[in-house]
Amino acid sequence: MPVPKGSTLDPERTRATILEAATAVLYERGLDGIGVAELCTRIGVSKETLYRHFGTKDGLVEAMLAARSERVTRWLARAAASAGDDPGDQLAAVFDALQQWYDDPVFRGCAMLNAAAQHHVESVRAITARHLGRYLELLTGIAERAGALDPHLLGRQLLMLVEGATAVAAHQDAAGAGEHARQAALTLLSAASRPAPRG
Amino acid sequence: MPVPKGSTLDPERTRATILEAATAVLYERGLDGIGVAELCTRIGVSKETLYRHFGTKDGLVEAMLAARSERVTRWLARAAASAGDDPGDQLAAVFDALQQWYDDPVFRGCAMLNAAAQHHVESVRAITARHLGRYLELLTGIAERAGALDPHLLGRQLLMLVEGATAVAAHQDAAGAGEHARQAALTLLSAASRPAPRG
DNA sequence: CGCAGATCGTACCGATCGGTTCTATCTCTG
DNA sequence: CAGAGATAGAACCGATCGGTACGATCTGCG
Repeated sequence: MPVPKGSTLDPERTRATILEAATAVLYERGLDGIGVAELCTRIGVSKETLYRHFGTKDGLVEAMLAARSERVTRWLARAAASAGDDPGDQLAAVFDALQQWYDDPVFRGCAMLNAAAQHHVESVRAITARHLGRYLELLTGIAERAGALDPHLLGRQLLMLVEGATAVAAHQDAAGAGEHARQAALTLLSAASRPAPRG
Repeated sequence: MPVPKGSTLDPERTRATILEAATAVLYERGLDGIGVAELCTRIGVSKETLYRHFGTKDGLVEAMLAARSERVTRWLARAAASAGDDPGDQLAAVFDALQQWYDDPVFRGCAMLNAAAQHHVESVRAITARHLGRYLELLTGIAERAGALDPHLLGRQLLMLVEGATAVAAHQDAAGAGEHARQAALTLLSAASRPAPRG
């Protein structure tokens, strides 16, 4: 093999290490809240290595955000799937998983919304939009399986609850935010599957 | 009078002019997305004048955010009050007002959440938390007048819908976000005033 | 008119930024 | 062992940052 695999000199392993460490550091400090020099120190890698793998700081940021979006979406989808076949149970599982995230000491809000607010670059905004699209797809699927009269509308309203709960948990009070949002979500789910109570 | 009033040399007028212009520019470009030099050019004021009035850039940012928070909260409260005495109408008016904001070409999401995501300074985060507290107070008041069984819970869920709708409108699709959130809010309001449909 | 002070425009400062380049070292392969 | 490639570490670069200093200009008051 011309390229060593699994060793400390394996480029792919180095890249993965950088991505993983940068994800945590950039989430804690903010995309522009830490320079490349200090970032490399925290990661434990030289600047030359970082630039060889990602070209620019923006390149690292975009790769990190894309990887994080996919990872988080899979995590939420797995939480929903592990709750069984009932759409209500799946929806509840999503918000229970969110509450566990809110209770994590490192929780600092939705990384994608934070990134879009910090970094006024089109590619970053695109990653955020795609991330919300993934969430919307997951929630709309639950709405469809629940027999909602307008699953796309309900999915969008559930997405608002997810992002709203995350924002409230981050900036106001994390305690119970997931549970409160879950209860609201189940109320919407229940109301969307039967005729509207008033007209 | 030792101090001229209303003229271009009136310090209070100058300060108000800076605050108003900086609010728009910093919202468009981001708190750290524009330097003091360019900011002063856009505002039409010299650096010395800006620093005499606000001390530091952070001082300007904090004064701007605090003023914006109060102004926006009053705007939302007025929209609710002008809808009459019915809590449902008041809640609908809030989301109708939000939809008008979402349709504004300069809309770029909740300025307070953006600020907290960008500027990792404790005072900015405090302003954001206070802002969400003002919203919560407004929404909890509506929930109380509607006779909700748990007005604090409902107020918090409505706050999630407000911030969630703003985030979705900013990063996914602004069309109809306010209306969709309004419908969800009215569903929650209706359900919160009567016994829960299942337990 | 003459003074006080608010403002402008510009030059300037030290610090930090993203990014490049260099040499030395290490690891794996042949 | 020899060579190729990956990495570390530090020096270095131009640009930009927030903030300060200074002289010129303007305005309103006495």
